Amino acid sequence: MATISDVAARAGVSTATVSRALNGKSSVDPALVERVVQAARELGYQPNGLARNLRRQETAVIALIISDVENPFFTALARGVEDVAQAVGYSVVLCNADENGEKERRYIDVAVQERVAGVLLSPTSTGTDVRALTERGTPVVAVDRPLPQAATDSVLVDTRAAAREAIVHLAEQGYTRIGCLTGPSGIPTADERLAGYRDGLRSARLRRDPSLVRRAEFRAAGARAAMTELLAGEGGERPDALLIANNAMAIGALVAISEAGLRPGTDIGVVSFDDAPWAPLIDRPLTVVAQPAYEMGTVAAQLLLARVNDSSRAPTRTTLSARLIPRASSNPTA
Amino acid sequence: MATISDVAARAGVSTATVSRALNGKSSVDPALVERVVQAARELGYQPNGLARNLRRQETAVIALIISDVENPFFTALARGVEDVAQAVGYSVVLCNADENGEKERRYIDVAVQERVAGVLLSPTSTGTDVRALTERGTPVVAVDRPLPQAATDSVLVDTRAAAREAIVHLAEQGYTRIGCLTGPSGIPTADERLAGYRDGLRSARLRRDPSLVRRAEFRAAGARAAMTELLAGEGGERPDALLIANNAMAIGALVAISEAGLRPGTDIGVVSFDDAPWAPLIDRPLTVVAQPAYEMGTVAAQLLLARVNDSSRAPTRTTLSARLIPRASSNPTA
DNA sequence: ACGTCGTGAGTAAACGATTACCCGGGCAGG
DNA sequence: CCTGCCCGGGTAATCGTTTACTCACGACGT
Repeated sequence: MATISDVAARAGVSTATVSRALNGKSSVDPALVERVVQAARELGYQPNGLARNLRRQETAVIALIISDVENPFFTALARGVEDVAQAVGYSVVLCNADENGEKERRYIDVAVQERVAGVLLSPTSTGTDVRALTERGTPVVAVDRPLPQAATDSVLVDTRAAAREAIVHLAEQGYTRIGCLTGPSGIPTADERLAGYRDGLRSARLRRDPSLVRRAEFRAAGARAAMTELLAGEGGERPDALLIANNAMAIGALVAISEAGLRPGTDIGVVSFDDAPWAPLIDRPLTVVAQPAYEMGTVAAQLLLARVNDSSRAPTRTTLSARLIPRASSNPTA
Repeated sequence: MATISDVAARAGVSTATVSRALNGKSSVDPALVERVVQAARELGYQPNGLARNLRRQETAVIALIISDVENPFFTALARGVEDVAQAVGYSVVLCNADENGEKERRYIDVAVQERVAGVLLSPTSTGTDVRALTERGTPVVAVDRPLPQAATDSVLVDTRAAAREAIVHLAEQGYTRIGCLTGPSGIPTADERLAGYRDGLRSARLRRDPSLVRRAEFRAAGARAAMTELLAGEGGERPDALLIANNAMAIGALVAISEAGLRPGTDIGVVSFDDAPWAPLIDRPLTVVAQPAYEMGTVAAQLLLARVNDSSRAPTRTTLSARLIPRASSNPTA
C-alpha cells in the first residue's frame, strides 16, 4: 500500500511538502501541489488514518453508546447524531450496550483506548462510571438519561411531566383505575415515568393502588407477562387503563391484551411512550407520548462537537418536551 | 495521560517488558509481571489503541455499511453482526449510507483510511465500487444485496423465490388482480422481488398487467403516494391484492389503504416483506415474508472474520430462505 | 548597500505502542 | 571444565504521518 514517502519520491519532493500540499495547511507552490496531487492519484494513495491520528492526538470519531439498537427511539436518535456528525466530517461508532453494565463498561474502555473525540452515552444506570473518560478530558454528553455524579452536558426529555400529562389525559377520558407498566428500577427513565404517573394520579385525585404498577425489562416479552398478570387481576381488581413506558413494552402489552380478548380504547385505555410509524395502524390506533428522538440526537451531537472544540464551556442541561398524541386507544367511546 | 514508558519507569523495567507483561505474549518473570500490573493500575494506564494499531498494522474494527438505520431489517442484521463481533473482541462501526451512492463511497474511503479489519456492505446499487477495498486486501462481505463484479463473499436471501411464493399464496386465497409495490430500479432486492412477483403470476396463470406495478423509494412516503395512485385505478382497474417490497413501504401503503376507507384482507389482500413485532397487531394482522435478518448478520460476520484470518479462502455465496407468515391481511374471508 | 523579514521547502523529531535483535547468565552435555 | 543453547529482558527500530525547526533566497525599507 502506497505511503506518503512513495508519493514524495514520485513527485520529487519531501514528505513534508506532500503532507502540506494534500492538507492545504500551509501555502505550497501551485506547480508542486499539482505534481503531488498527480503522483498521489497515480499511486492510488490513501493516507493512513491511524498514523495521522496518532500524530495529531485526535480522531474524528464519536462513540454513541446506547442501550438497544432495535429500539426505534434510539435508532431515530442515532440518525440525528449521524446527520450532524457526518456533516462536519465526523464518523459515528454505534455501540450497543444492551442495558448491560458490563458491556457498557467495556465500550467505555474501548472509547478511551481508541481515543475517540467524544462520547454520547445513554447510561444503563445512574451508577454508570464515566471517570475513565472525564479524567482524560474526553467530552461526554449524556442523552435520554442523566448522569448524576459527573458534570457533563445532558440532553433529556421532561419525561416525568409527560407521564403526568398522559395520566391526566386518561383520567379526563373517564378511566379511573389507571395502571403503569414501567422499566426496571434504577433506570432513570423508568423511575421518572413512574413518578410522573403518581403525579398524574394526584392531579386527577385518583387513589394510588400499588397492585396496578408493574416493572419489567424494556422489552416485549417481560411486558407481555406483566400485562397478563395485571389483566388476571392478581393482587386486586384489574386496571381499566395503562401507561406503558416504552415502545417495545407496548407491543408485548398489546399482545397480552389481545390474547385476553380485549380491545384497547373501549375495554382498556392504553397510552405508550414513543411514537412509531405503525402506531396509527394498529387496532385501535395507539395514543402515544412522542419523544423528539431525532432532535435529541442532533442537539446532543452539536453539544458534543462544541465541547470537543472548546472544553472549557460550562456543562449545560437541555430538556426537551414530549408531546401527547391522542388516538383511539385512549378513547373509551370510539 | 499515562503512557507505557511511565509504567515502565514506575515498575523499574523497560517498555518492552511492560508490553510483554501486559499482553502475555512472551514469558516474563511472574514477579515482574506483578510489579508491572501494579504500576499500570496505580497510574490508571490505558494503552493507546492508535499507536498499537499503527504498529500492528491492523485494527479490531469492522465496518457495517447499511442503507437505512431506521429499517428494522437492518437493525436486526446489525444486532447479529454485533453479537458475533463483540464475542471475539471486535468492535462494529455502523455507517448509514442512506441509499446514497455518494455517502456510501465516502464511508468506503473512511474504511480504507482507518484500515478497518473488514467491511460488511449492503450495496446501494449493483454499481457500487469496492475496488478501493479489494485492491488493498481488505475483506468485504456483501449482505442482503449482491456485488456482481467483485469476487466477494455474499450472504443473500432467496428473495425472488419468496416473492413468488407470496404471489402464489395470494392467488390461492382467490385474489386475481395482484399488484406489486417495489423499490427503485437498480437496487437488486427491488428488482428481484419484482421478478419473483412475475414468476408468481406465471405460476398462478394470472395475466400480467403493468398498470398494477409501481416503484417508489424504500420509504413510507413514496409508497403511500404510489398506493394512492393504484387505488384510484390510474391506468386501469385497481388491484385486489398487493405485494409490498419492504416494511417501511408497507406502512405507507397501509396508511393509503386506510385513507381510502378500505380494510386489508377483505377489501384488498396485502403481503409485505419483513416481519416486525407490530405486524400481528395492526388491523388486519399483516401477512409477511419474514427474512432471517439476525441470522444473516451472524453468518455474514462469521464469514468476514474467517476471511480476516485466512484471506485465501474461495469466495462463497450463502443463500438463506425467507418464510411466509400468513395472517389476516391476505385472507378475504376472515 | 546592508540588514531584516517573509516565504517556501526540506530535515528530522515526535506520537506510543510492538517487536526484531542482541546480550548476559545459567545450565546441561561432552 | 568448556562449549553451546536457552531464556529472560533491554535497546532501539519501526509503523506513517504531522509539524517544529532550519535554511536559502528574494524583496523591501532605511
